[in-house]
Amino acid sequence: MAFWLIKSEPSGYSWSQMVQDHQAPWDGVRNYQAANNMKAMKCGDYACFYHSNQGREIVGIVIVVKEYYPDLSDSSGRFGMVDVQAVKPMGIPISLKAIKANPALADLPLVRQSRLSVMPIRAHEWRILLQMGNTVV
DNA sequence: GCCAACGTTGGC
DNA sequence: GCCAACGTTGGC
Repeated sequence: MAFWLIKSEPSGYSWSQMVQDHQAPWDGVRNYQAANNMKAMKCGDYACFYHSNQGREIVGIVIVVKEYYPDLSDSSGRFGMVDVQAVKPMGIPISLKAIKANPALADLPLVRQSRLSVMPIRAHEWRILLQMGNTVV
């Protein structure tokens, strides 16, 4: 099982919308590195749902329920997407500030490569994040 | 609102 | 194939 973090601007697609939809295609990614990360996702993998720009915090957990398939909204045909399902909100949202303040999380692409919108998280980092978020999955 | 980082496009 | 110009993302 692998762990991931996916970003969304709440003004575009928020966690509350994710909860309301329960399941949603993660479409609109137009970056090869992010797309390659989605290609590596397997059903049953967990991901943090992060609010970029406004909020700047991890607000919930989702699970991958459909593996990489073509994103029909991409007219070039180059990019795909996965489907994710809402699992639960974080007990305590984890702010970017708190993540940056934790030396154990300094290698997260969220910190190192702020523009990447889909990124892997290592198992030990995942454990730390869930602990910080007072969340059990 | 600004700007750093970085990806993409297109001329050569 | 290089690189300048430009666009986008996202933190601050």
